[in-house]
Amino acid sequence: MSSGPLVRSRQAPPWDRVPERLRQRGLRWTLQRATLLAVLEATEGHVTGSQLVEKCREIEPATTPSTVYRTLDVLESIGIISHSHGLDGREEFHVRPVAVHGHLVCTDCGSDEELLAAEAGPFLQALVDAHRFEAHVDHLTVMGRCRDCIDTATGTSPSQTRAAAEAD
Amino acid sequence: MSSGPLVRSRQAPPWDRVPERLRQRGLRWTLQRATLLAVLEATEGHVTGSQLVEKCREIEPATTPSTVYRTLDVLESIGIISHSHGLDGREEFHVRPVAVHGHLVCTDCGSDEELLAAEAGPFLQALVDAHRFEAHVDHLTVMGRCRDCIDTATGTSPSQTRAAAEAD
DNA sequence: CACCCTATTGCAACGCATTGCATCAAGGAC
DNA sequence: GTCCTTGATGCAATGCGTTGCAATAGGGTG
Repeated sequence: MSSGPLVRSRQAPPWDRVPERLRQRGLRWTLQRATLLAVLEATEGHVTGSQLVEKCREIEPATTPSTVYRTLDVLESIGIISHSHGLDGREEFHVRPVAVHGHLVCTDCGSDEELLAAEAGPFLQALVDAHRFEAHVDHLTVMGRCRDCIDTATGTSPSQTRAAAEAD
Repeated sequence: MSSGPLVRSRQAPPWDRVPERLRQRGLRWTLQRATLLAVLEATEGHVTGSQLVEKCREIEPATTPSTVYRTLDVLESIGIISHSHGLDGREEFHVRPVAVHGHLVCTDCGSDEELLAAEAGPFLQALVDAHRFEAHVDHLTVMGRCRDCIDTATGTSPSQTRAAAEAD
């Protein structure tokens, strides 16, 4: 689809050197972390914490939720993964972020479209100018209504046209 | 503070006619709802569900969490309140939305600055153009780092410069 | 190779929010 | 005022995620 020189310049976080990267920071490489990393490597796109716990349990039944959640935090802190929040506010982890991106989540159908950092560029710059606020693009989730639901809603159900209620 | 002809044109949701507005839709006016509404009327800014439950209990100890959460959904559906998600993804309810706004939440200190709809206008229009995605501004939360934390971090602690990790 | 420091784990308890279900009551009809 | 329909409530159970704490083990050091 897109063809511009986008943000994907620096690619490939070294998935294979994770143990070293952890040790470099005084952190440790354990069986539980290897398990989670194996699961992550086999994962595409977005996953919730509980989904990861479940997947880990498939290959290592002794997996404990707290360990998984804590390890996710660690992996995020060293840049292996990132997360944003889904429709219900629950954390969704992004694996293999090919390009830094945000999300367009539809409040009607729950669909999730990616928003490339470049598209948000001017807006983010405006935030810096007006508020001196540096946004984390990969944590950006915009709620709204996707094209399909717009089309469907046209002439069908009024659906939730949030906050547009006055009519009295 | 601000002085432009912003979005505040249509103000004042009829707080006093809530019972009627509910009945108009076949919904009911109950003691519990009156309690919650009283709490909301005394509330400024943002609150979480649990905070509201607690406040309700202060004036009506018999208050049940499930009732409060369900009532919040109802009030949101008729446009009395709206919600977005805080730093931890938890719902935060907005009372008396003077102007439609989003949020700039600092991942370092948790501060929450308001983002006026007008500021996001061009960006939201771009989303419509490029994705045909209609965003709900009042549900928009941008995570990032606020001015204070930027200043503090300069020369202090590296803090979490998310995703900027490469260095090897 | 033994030792030590401390990061990590597992468990249990907790907090917030949601949901199913039987019961209750708002409020319109007569 | 009484009856009836159906929305609302309360309770108990469930799910996700977090946290405190004691025990374990990674892995660098001598």
